[in-house]
Amino acid sequence: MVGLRLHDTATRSLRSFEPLVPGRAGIYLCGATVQAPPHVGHVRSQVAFDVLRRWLARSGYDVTFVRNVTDIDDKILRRGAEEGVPYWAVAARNERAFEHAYELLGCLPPTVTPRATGHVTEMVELMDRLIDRGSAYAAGGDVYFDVRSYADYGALSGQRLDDVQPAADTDVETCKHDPRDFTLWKSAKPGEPSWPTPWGRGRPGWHLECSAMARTYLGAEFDIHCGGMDLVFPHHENEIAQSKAAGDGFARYWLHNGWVTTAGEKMSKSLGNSLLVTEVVKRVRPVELRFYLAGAHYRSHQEYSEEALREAAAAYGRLEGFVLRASERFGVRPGGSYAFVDRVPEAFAAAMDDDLGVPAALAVLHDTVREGNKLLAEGGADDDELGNVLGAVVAMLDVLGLNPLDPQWATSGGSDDRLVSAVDALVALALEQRQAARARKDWASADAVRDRLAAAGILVEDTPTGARWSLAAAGENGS
RNA sequence: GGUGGAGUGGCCGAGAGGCGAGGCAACGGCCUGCAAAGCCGUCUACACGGGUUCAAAUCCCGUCUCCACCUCCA
Repeated sequence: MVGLRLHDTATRSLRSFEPLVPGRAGIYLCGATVQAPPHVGHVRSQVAFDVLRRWLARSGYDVTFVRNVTDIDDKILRRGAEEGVPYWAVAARNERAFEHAYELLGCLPPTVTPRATGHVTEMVELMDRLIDRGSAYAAGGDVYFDVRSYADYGALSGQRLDDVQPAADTDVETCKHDPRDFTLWKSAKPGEPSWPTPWGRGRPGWHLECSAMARTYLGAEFDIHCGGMDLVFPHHENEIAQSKAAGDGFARYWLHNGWVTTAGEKMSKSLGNSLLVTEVVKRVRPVELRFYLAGAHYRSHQEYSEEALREAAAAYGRLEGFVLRASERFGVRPGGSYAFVDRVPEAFAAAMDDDLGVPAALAVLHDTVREGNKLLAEGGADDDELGNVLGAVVAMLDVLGLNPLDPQWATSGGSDDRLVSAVDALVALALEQRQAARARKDWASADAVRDRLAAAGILVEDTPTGARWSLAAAGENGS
């Protein structure tokens, strides 16, 4: 067994995952800067690394998963000022929107969700250490990181310091020793929130919070740091500089997901709201959006379109259909408990171990489903055999966070045990009438029953073991 | 200017020197009273031009196109 290999941005190569502490994995995922509600691109990152987390857990690791919230930055302050509300009201509102989107898409809750403003003490400590070591300096109430003091600056992103363009509009009044030095701490401006420090009142710069929070919850050195590709430079580069210059080992593996593009361009926060998660899930079910996002390899760019989304929904329907039909054979309902042997096939594991090769893993999943569908079509299929196939399919879907039997998805359909049994009894009545009509070859009456049920949003399908019903997909019946 | 990435069949989307990924759509067949679902089959693609090789989507050289990032205030 080769074990998990991950593409490490720092070395641009696949590396075997060897945890700092055997059997445990510490992950820091850059969460949102809560300036606005989340769009599809924001949640891709979360879904991708939720799959990483689930795969590590499935592989036997005890995972500590830290996802931060950066709840103060210039945009948040500006937005608060524009709206005439405190910045924290803007941050809290958007944080809730992000949380809601993550939950909607079935991302497991993090072990902890630290906020930047709650970790000023840790940031001050970090700056203290950096100043002691000569890697940072206070000037004019700001605190800056001296990029020249850290020899490996630029290693993550492959930049050579001499090639880095200083900001074209670097403030002429800046107190930076070098225009490429970055700001750890900003001096207080009138009307802005501030915290006391040995260098005067102020507020955090962008990068400092992640270094401080990662250390607080995962230690000076930890396993995996992940986030979007656009964070490689400067955000993660600066985090490394801060933490390593302060003497911390910091992250051992760096994982970055590709972005979602629309019309070939990165989905940005300034686009219209049709791509907000809350809007997209009106067009497809949340689980279908998750399938779409999780389906591409996490490092690839993904070109978003409504057509691609609908295709993903159709593909998921195929997988889901098998799981539902097969589990009915065992009397298992979505959200209910089940006891299939849930082991993933070796080919699936091999694909996932190869830098989370979800596309190859999905091919295995589809092949297994085809096998299962054949068993179902035979009608009298051996239950053990079907149970094994179903168990494998459910296990694979579970790794991807897409198990239709998971209460996560069952409840999002609005199903309720008592309601389901009541409808089931009513539909059974209608189906008996239909069956009677079919028996006397009264096709008009039989079809009328099916049509009326369809009008009510209930789809009837005949199978080798009798008719079954299911709710039509949202939108299919104007429901 | 620097750094990184991408261009694959009608569409999405893997792969990375030979053994046709997978899905969606379409078409044909099987099944069905008719459907639906499912199963079987068909559709053989890798931006362009050279080169290396018995063999190139994959390696090399060149070209084109596109994207991302290059320091708070964006």
